[in-house]
Amino acid sequence: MNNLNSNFNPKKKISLAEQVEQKLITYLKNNNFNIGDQLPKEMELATRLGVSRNIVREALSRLRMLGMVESKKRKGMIITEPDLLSGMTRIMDPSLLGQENMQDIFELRLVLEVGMADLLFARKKAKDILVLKDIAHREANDPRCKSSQEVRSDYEIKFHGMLYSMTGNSTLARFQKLLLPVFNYMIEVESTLDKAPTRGKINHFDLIKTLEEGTAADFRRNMREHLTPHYDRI
Amino acid sequence: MNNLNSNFNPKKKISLAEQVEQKLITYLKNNNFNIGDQLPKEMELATRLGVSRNIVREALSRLRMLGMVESKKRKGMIITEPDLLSGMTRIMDPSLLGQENMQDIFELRLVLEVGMADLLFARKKAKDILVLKDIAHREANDPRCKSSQEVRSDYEIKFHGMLYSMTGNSTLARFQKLLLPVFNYMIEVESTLDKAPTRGKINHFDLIKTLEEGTAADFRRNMREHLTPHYDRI
DNA sequence: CCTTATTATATGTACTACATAATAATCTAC
DNA sequence: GTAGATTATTATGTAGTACATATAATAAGG
Repeated sequence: MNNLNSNFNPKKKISLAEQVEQKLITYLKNNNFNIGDQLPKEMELATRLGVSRNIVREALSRLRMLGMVESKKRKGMIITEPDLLSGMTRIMDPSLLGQENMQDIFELRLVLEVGMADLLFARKKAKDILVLKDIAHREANDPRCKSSQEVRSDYEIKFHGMLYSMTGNSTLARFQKLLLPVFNYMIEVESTLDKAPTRGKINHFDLIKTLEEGTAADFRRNMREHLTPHYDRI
Repeated sequence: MNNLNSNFNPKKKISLAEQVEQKLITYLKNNNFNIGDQLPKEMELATRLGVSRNIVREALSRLRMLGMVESKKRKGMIITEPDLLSGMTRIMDPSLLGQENMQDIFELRLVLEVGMADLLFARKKAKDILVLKDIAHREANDPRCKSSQEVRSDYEIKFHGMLYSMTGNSTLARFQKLLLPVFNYMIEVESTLDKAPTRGKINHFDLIKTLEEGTAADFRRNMREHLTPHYDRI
């Protein structure tokens, strides 16, 4: 025959469970269901797809992990809104990721903090700024900051985490919580190499002042300056 | 007794498969393995965890989906580096996500594009800029841009996608590819509401010029200006 | 009519059996 | 004795059955 129908067939020997997973997702995408809609029973899916219930359950287990479906005994399964970060939540750990991914994450955090200025200015509240001030003051008066990198990191997390939650974008805020462990891990590795703590010219008080009196563009510039020690790593 | 040991026990009735999944992930995290290390056989895991092989396989199926393990017949399973975006890849679709998540994604894209200036300037190559110019010129000379929102979107995707890949951050580039369908969906919905295409004052040629002759700070400002029509939506 | 058993149903878990692929061991041919 | 073919072994992949468990629906009882 010599017909080339199998044009470089990559044929990753995709497992049945994975095929069924894809089919189910496609099924959900193409029939634009609503949240709460009922899904067919496991056995019905199995027979309709021509596979065993085991396979269907493996696929459904994946969908459950992504938050796409929920299942209750006797009631069956319903469609739910997937969780954007459910996958990342599980794997975001320095001991699981390689150097390249960690570097990407490191950079991603820098990108986010500089880029989120407009969200911040659109949604900042007076009481949020009070919280920021409280954090910055406690940091400034905490003598342990002189000696402990960990204490410094802790305030850093609190301060920047507050900024994220001030954006009003809950995905962004959760995202940051995920990125931080990796980010801090890299900072620690870094701090064991060169001993210089290398603070930027702009500190937390300057950032707060910019939030109060400046513009989004000012904030971007100052945040960029604040992060300069980290930017040296890219 | 009245002991409060069950302090608000949320007891989400977590399934065995999910428990095993968590145990396996913890196992992987705490024993800092290397990529390629062998994992115990399914049956061994099953007996050691006191569950059936089915359950172990459900959990492993999840790990496979996250890219944490790979399995080959007869050889068993090895540890692999997880894919940061494997979860998102499956669910990033307007028909699966709710309004709030979509808005978060919409904003996230704006944050990224404004924030990535420094990466761009650190890694831009002359030939990349040529590609950008080519895209911009083709866009400018394409008469279909006058009439079709889809054609305009297409050039927009090409141009901005090129920017992402110029950052040298492959996670960021992949991320953008995921965000775009949702982003464009929201643009389309928007364009059916108010007919004004509302172009920003800064166009693609301006951005290219900034890349060539300006600074990262200039680029941030101009990109922000370029995206102004979208920023009105936040 | 309301409350309480009973029953039916769909998911959750366990177990067995066999298919499949890939390695290891064995055997045959020269 | 070694190359190459054949067979055995092993761990994952798939199928199927059985039963446990929770819960919605129904029936029984007052």
